[in-house]
Amino acid sequence: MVSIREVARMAGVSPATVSRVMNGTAKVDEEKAQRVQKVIQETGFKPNEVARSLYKKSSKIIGLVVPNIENPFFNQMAKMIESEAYDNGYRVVLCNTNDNTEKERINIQMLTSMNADGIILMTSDEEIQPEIEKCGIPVVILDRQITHSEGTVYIHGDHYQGGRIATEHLIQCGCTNIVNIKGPQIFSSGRARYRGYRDVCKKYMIEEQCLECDYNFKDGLLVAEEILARYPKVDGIIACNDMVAISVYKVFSRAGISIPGQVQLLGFDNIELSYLMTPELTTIAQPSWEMGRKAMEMIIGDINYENGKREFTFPVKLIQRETTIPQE
Amino acid sequence: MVSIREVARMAGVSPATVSRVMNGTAKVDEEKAQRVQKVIQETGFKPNEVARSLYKKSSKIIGLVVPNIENPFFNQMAKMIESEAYDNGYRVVLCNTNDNTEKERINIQMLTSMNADGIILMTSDEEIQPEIEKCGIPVVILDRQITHSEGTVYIHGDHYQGGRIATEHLIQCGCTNIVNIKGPQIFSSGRARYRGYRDVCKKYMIEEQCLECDYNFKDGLLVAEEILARYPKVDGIIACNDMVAISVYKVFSRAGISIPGQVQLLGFDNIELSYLMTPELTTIAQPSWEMGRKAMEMIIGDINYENGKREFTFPVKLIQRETTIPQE
DNA sequence: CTGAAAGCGCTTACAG
DNA sequence: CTGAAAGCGCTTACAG
Repeated sequence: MVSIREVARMAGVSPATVSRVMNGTAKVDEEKAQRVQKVIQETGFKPNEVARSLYKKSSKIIGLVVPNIENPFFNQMAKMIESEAYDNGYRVVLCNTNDNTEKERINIQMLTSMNADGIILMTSDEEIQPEIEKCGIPVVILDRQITHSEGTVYIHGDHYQGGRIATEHLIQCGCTNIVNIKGPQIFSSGRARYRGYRDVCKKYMIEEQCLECDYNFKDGLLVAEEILARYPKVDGIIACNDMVAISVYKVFSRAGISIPGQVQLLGFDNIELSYLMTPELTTIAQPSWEMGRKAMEMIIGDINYENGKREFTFPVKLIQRETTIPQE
Repeated sequence: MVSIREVARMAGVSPATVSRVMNGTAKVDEEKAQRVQKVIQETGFKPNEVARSLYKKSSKIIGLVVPNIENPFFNQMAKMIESEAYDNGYRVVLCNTNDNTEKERINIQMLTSMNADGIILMTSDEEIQPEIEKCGIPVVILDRQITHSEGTVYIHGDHYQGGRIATEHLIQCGCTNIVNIKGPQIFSSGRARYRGYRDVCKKYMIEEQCLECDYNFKDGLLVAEEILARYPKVDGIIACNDMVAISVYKVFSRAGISIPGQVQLLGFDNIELSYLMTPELTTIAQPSWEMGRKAMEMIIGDINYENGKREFTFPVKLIQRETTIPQE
């Protein structure tokens, strides 16, 4: 790796001039500029970004922290964010926390100390606020809320409405024995959806029937077995996300219970798979593209625009497919 | 963000001493050390890693470049690698290239210029070798081979044997009209598996029947339709990976063709989903855990150990599940 | 237009 | 044991 000094020496100019040619930050004599360009070409010189960012305090890197890289919902989101970022001249580095709060902290620190220009955080740790404050770079909270969030930007789908819509839909499909597989109640998404379910139950004077489940296949399998054992009369299931819905489908069809014939089923997130499975899964979709876009906008734009608006709630919608059958 | 200078001032010592206390790089008077520790505590001082890495030329960061973050195989791999890295005191940042060779180049440059200690590369660009050479940090090629690879470490599953095993298995299941959905032939994985298929066809004097397909759901759907149209007599399908197998299953079951009743099917990679779908998918597994581990080992250990061995081929194995039925 | 100098925030020989 | 100094590779006021 040649340095700027080498290049300067070879071109017979000062390092400052090389810098100016590279960055176009000032007028440089045409002929000298040519010489510099030529040397850069020949040597394949690439400026050291570490040195550069030490001075500039910017790296054109956005950090994206996700709870679990094996959850397609986050990957979908990541893809959107990435594409937005690239279009704006930023790179994005992905950090997977595996729902480990310790790793989440470490990742935020790493991103901070590598001079990331911003962090988009899908957190697994509601109490992460102090860490965020400390890091001193723009942070956008995505999907899952944190406590003491005043002042931090929060972008999310309307999970509460999601919970309501899901429940109303199953009722409209004629289900009278609905089991709600709650997402982890340590996450705001899980809590809000549960509240939606609960409120609709109240409205129709239906008794609540809940279990809790992590957002992954494995736990979904376990919980599905439990439903079989505890709620033999179930005729409708709200899974906390599509992954869990897929697990439920598997366990139930193994048990000889037909979906949607005997039990109707829906999930959340509208991951690509929900459309690929057979039967196609009914689900509640979030506008992940718009959300990702908004997240980038807030990071790279002025975080204070829109009158300092800090919270952005995006509408969710029902994607009715084959695991539920509305009654006429 | 306080700097080391601040801390030094507050503790009444020099920056050098603070540095020594932080890093334990030299003996420091106990009492002074205490003072420094106290100030670090109080101020929450974290050293600027950019500055540190500018000097040390190491960042304790491993870059992991993946072709497509929506392919569970890569995520599985990433998870393994991450866990290995963490256990060894490294952080990993993930870069998604979306099979875009331009982005791949940019990501490698970014990783280089942020002083990553190594790159694990699952490439989409066979011609990336010059870029690798230029970057001057340890690079391990994973899963997909590049051209002019002498000297670079290459870790991969035995794709050729995978192709053979898959074909032999379908034959053993009684299939006489096997269609091979080749992976992209611009990737070594796709080519090697195809060669395996071809050689087994020759051995049994079977005529080749091939289509080519990208490693994703969407293209899988298209290719499946094409099989329906072009090969009505098909009774066995080798999908280029599990994602494509899932797509094939969907299209065929929509078309009223029973799997494995009328057509037997298998995929590659043994992603978690292959076990979750109904029926469970027969597939060829790679030991992704061991491969990820080896990749990390090569990056952080001496890349020249094991007598300078450069290529590591890992055995694959058939996971027979429900989409194929071996004959007695 | 252009170079010498100072500085980004750390670390580590070098003296003492 | 410890501080002043030099240096990591850039960038940008500052003078000219």
